[in-house]
Amino acid sequence: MVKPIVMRNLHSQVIQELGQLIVGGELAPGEFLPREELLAERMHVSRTALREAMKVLSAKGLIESRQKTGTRVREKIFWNQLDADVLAWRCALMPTDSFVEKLVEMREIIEPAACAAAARRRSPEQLARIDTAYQGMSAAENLESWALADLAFHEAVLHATNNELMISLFSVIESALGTYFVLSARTAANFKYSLPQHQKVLEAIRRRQPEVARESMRKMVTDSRRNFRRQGTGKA
Amino acid sequence: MVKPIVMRNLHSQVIQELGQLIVGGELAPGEFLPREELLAERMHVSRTALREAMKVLSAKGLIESRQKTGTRVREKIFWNQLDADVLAWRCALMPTDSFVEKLVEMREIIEPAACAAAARRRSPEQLARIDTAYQGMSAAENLESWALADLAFHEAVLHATNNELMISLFSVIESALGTYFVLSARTAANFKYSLPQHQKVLEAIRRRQPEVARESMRKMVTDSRRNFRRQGTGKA
DNA sequence: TAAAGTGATTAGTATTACAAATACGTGGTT
DNA sequence: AACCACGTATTTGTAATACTAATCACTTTA
Repeated sequence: MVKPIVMRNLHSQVIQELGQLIVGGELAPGEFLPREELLAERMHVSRTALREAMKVLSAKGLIESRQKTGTRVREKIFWNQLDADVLAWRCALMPTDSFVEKLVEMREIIEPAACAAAARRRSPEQLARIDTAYQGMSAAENLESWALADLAFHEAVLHATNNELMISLFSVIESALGTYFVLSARTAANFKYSLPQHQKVLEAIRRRQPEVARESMRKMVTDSRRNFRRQGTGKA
Repeated sequence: MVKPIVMRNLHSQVIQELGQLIVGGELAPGEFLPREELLAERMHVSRTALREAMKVLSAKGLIESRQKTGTRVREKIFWNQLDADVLAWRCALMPTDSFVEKLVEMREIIEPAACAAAARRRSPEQLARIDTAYQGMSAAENLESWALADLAFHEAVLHATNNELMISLFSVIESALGTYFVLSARTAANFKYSLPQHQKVLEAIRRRQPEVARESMRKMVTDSRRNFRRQGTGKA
């Protein structure tokens, strides 16, 4: 979906490859990777490039290396689940119903609260940015441009909270919306379905009405939950 | 405070050093780092080790490298604010009032919601783990052991949500509680002040009463907000 | 004036060699 | 036979070096 990730250099390719193998489950937790020299050869990169990639995966909590023992995949508990890459890999490789459910639950918690905070503290510029995004949604003539404007809207709301911790949670919202665009039943036909709901949110933030903003956003997310195709992937 | 971070290897030391310099503000956003060869020499490590560290910092969104141009510190907007290291560095180096405020705001959003979810879905084992932590708090005879049990309690609650995204937010809670133990007015004298509040939360989760659990936790966090020493650091 | 080329600088990649940690087996001791 | 000490092999950690690729800034040229 939204994947403008450019492969600038070699080790980021290696990061992607190994990361997807792990998050996708082909390399299960507890399992050992081949030793660096061998793995490097198999992936047609130098040990240097491979190691730079492994350090990053290690920082994401996916793997753990020790001398003599080797490198093994860590238990899921230790994974940096909020990391943008990890989220993207999970959504791309295993958008199971239960995971989608968890993403929606996060939205239901974060977004209404963020909305209320935005209604209290937004600056005129931040409001303008939300408004611009809304205009973009209103003017959208296809799913592609709608999706972009929709993401921009929710990101702008988070920014209006003036809390950078909140803003960093956008990766979660992004993943949730991304899978929604893929799995939702409404996408094809009337993708502008939720425009009025967004307007209510915008107006509440404009008028500085925290509780109205919270409730509007709550309804929107709850509503979107219902619109997931029930067939899903069939997987648990 | 809670910093059992072992310096196993060289590049993790380099990560710490550079990370602290950046998050602490000594290396401002936009500023360039010395070129790799030079920086490596200054830090008394090989370029190899330095680069492995830089890739990790790059993954945390702190820096950005480009050929010919060099490596520069990125704007704070791009920082991975939810990363455990970044949070730890911020708390240790710049626990300004405004940042503490943001941490508390996150707690107020996350923890009551997590509590409600835990009350709905906790397994007997998960409940037992919360109970154990509570017993630890009850039995604590000094601030040190209290702090440990307190952290365990809140972590156990997050685990009981059965939502790994929620669990990953523990790094935020941990940072908030950590700075609380340092800055709170109550720490020295009666550090067990909040024990009854924790009991209410525990009982609500035991009895599977989501709304009671949510409200109890909400009160607890709101209450803790009041107990921060008002002098703080004086900084904005 | 603008376009094309050229050189210098810096990160990216590869290769090699060695250091350090440690699991495992070996051999000796009780 | 059980156990302890010790050496060795294996794997990651670190260093040094050489070269590649991108790109900025300057110069030359149309």
